[in-house]
Amino acid sequence: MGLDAEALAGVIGSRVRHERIDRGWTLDRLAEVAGVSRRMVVSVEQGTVNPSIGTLLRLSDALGVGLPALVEPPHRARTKVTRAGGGAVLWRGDTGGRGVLVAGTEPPDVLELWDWTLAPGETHASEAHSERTRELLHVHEGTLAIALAGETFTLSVGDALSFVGDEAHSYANPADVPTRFSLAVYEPGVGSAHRKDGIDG
Amino acid sequence: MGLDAEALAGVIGSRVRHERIDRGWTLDRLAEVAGVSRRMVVSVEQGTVNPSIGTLLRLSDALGVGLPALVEPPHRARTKVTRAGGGAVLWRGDTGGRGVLVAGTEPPDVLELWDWTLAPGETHASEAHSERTRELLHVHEGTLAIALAGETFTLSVGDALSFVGDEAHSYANPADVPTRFSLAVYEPGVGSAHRKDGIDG
DNA sequence: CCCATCAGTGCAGCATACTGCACTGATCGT
DNA sequence: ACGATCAGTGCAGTATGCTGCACTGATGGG
Repeated sequence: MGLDAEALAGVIGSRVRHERIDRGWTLDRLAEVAGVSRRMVVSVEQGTVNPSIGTLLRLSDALGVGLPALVEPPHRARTKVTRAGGGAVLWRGDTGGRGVLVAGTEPPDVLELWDWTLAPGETHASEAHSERTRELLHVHEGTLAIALAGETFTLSVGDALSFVGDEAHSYANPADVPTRFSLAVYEPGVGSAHRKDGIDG
Repeated sequence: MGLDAEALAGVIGSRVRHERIDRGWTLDRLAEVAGVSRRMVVSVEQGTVNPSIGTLLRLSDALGVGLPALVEPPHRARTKVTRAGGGAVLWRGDTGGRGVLVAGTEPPDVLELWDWTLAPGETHASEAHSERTRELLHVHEGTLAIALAGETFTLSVGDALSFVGDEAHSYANPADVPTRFSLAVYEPGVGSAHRKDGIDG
């Protein structure tokens, strides 16, 4: 199923080490507080042993971190590569424009990176999101006209815009050459359950 | 800190055993699937050993349950005793009646047990709750008149009533002796966040 | 009854978690 | 240079996790 004991030992080790360093503790200090030999602390941190739960419990107590957090499997896909063309095309214009989601995090806190292309004359309308939604965009090619809250902003290559996504807005290409821009969207708290992680990085 | 290794071993053991029994597995079967000796399975289930994470990992894999779930500390306050007089008096009548919350669970699924006393002639009105709310009551002393949805039910000692709490209702004591009854209220899904952890602090 | 299956115990032996100590080496501040 | 403090290694001894086996006892079916 998950991972083998050897890999798990490594993960646990890095977490113990991380927590210890965070507190500015020496090996001796952690060993003393936890009531484990210093030699054992080193071995655990290096993942070269298969510690008993008793030992891990003492270490997790000393570090003030829950034992489950120590033994939790590493989060899947902390880094994920989307190759060119591998993004999800979630919008298509009539004349060739596309909105491609090239990268995104999992709920509940969703951060998305889009790659947008608008053919001349194309327009894409977006409805309002939550009031905490933030959107950042950066124009790479062409000209982009953004209608937002009764105003229209016209951006050229290199221009960027930051706005709150809680109002309906639209992107348009008013020129006669294709427009391309990157769009980053941050929408916190979507999804049902919040996974209380707290695992290393 | 949470609990000592000995107690934890016991908790882990009962969980392993529970999962195994749930699946209708014999000791031999779990031992075989997990790749640990049958002797070890018995020892772990009895909490008489301090298993290594390697062993626990194999068991949790075989059972299809996450290792963190196995080592998670028991949820706090699964049972809570409210001594006599220790309940919260959340309603007081003008002539001595009282509504006392003697026990209740935490959100989101709230189950409450009330101890109500109504002096002669007293009335308590309750507004409507959610449509999924259920109320059960049991009369211990006196007479209770419940007005609900246009009807009035009169209950005597020993009588009980079950109803849905999504309409305004009122309790009254129509007699000249005190009335006492127990009231159980179940209201699912109140409260904002569901605390998934039960880590003690 | 006999036989099979299961949970559970006791024990001997092996593998290894864990300890304690001595040691190396790097990095400080004086 | 010097001592102090730190991380990390190697090793021998001890404690114990873990295995395998033999055994008891309970249950259920033919």
